[in-house]
Amino acid sequence: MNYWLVKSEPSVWSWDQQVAKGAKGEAWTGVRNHSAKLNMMKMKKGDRAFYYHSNEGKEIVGIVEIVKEHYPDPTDASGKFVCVDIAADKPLKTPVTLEAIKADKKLADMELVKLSRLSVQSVTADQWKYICKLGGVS
DNA sequence: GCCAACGTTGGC
DNA sequence: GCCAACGTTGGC
Repeated sequence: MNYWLVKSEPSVWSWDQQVAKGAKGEAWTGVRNHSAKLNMMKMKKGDRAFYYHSNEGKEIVGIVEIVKEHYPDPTDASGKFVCVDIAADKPLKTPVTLEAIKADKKLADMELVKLSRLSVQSVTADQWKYICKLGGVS
């Protein structure tokens, strides 16, 4: 099992909208960055990802599950990029803010801090467990 | 194939 | 709204 983090601006696609899609999930399209693409291509069905709200909130609000592995992004006319389907799993009881992540020595070297512009990132198992603990989920 | 210019992202 | 970081584009 690998762990990931995906980012979205709530004004474009929010956690609430993701939850409304239920267990079937929704295509995570519109990624136009090759590092993010490479990460998506490594995702396996059943992998989990944190759902991060950028700009507004700046916090990890929930956990999603990869329900369909990468396939060509239907919104990309060039055919170069891919998307995956993700479904909301559960919200964090306590959102974990960027501020808290930066302030915590255990999390200060996360890609979220170092590569703030990358929209699909990998998360280590240690980071995953620790953030789950902070967020009040098991 | 280098690199300057430009556009975008996202924290502040 | 500003600006740093960084990816992309295009002239040479």
